[in-house]
Amino acid sequence: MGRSPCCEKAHMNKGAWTKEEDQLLVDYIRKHGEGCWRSLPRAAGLQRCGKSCRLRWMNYLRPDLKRGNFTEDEDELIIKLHSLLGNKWSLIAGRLPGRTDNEIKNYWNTHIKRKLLSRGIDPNTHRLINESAASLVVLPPPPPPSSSSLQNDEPLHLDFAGPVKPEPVLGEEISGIHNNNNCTSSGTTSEKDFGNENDWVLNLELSVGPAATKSYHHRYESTTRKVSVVDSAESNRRWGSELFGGNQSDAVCLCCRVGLFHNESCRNCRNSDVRTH
DNA sequence: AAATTGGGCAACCGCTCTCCA
DNA sequence: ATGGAGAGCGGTTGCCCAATT
Repeated sequence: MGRSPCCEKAHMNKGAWTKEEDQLLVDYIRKHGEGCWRSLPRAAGLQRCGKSCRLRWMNYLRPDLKRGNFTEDEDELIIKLHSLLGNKWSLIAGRLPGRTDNEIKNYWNTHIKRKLLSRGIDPNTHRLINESAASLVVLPPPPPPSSSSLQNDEPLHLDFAGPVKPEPVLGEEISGIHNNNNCTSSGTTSEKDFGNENDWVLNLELSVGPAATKSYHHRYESTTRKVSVVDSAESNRRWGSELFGGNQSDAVCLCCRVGLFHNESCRNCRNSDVRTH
C-alpha cells in the first residue's frame, strides 16, 4: 500500500540543531503548546521534519528534563525495570521523571551493560553468566553512605517458577512502580481473559536494596500511547505473553503484572479480586 | 604534536500502533 | 471493515571529543 512521507524531505534541514532552530521551536511550543507535529515546522518557521521537531523537543528542549549524570538509584531502577520490561525504553522512562527513553537507551548501552557485565550478569537476560540456573539476578547496589538497615550481601533473585499465585510483593518493593495512580486501564478483560488462578506461573521474588527504594514514588506520567499499552485486553494479552513468556490465557494488565494490585485507577484492578486478578 | 581509537550522545530511519473518516 | 494519517517507539548511525599511542 505504501504511505506518503511524513514531510517533504527536500529542502529540509538535517543533522544537529542550531540555537536559532531551538529557539523557534521552544517559542512556538510555549505559545501554542504541543500540537500537530506534522504542521508544526511550517507554522514555527522551521525547515525541519515534524518527527525531527518532536524528537528535539522530547529529548532535549522540554523544560521538565533532568540534566546531568544518572544517580546510583536511577541505575538500579533502570536495571530492575529492564529485567522486567526488556527494551521497552519508553515505559522505563515513564518511571524516571525527567529522563527520556532515548537518554535511558543510550545510558543502558554505554554504561549499564558494562556495569552488569562487570558483575558477571548478562545484560540481556539478567542471569549470571556461566550459570545455568534459571534465575534472574539483580545485585544490590553498593551500600549508600547513609542509611541502610538492610544488610543484603547476596544477589537478589527473580525466580520464574510455578504455578503460584501472585503476591503483591514486586510493586511494593520496586521503587517507581509503587503508586501507579495513573494507570487508566479501560480494558475489558474479564475473568476469562485471566484464566484460572492456578494458571499463574510467575513467582517474582524481588527485593531491592535500600538505596533504590526511596525516590520514585511519582505518578505515572505516560503519554496516551503508553497508557494505551496497558489499556486494552489485546495489549494485555500481547504484553503478558511478550514480557513474561506466559500464554495468552494468563495475561493480565501491566499493573498487576508488576504487583500493583487494587490500583484504583485501573479498571482491571478495581473489578477483580486480588487473588484471581 | 599528530594520528588513531573508543566512548558518549544526538539525531535519523523504518516500523508499528492507534485513531478516525 | 478498511485504509490513510499521525504519533510514537526501538534500533542504528554518525559526529564530536577525550584518551591513548
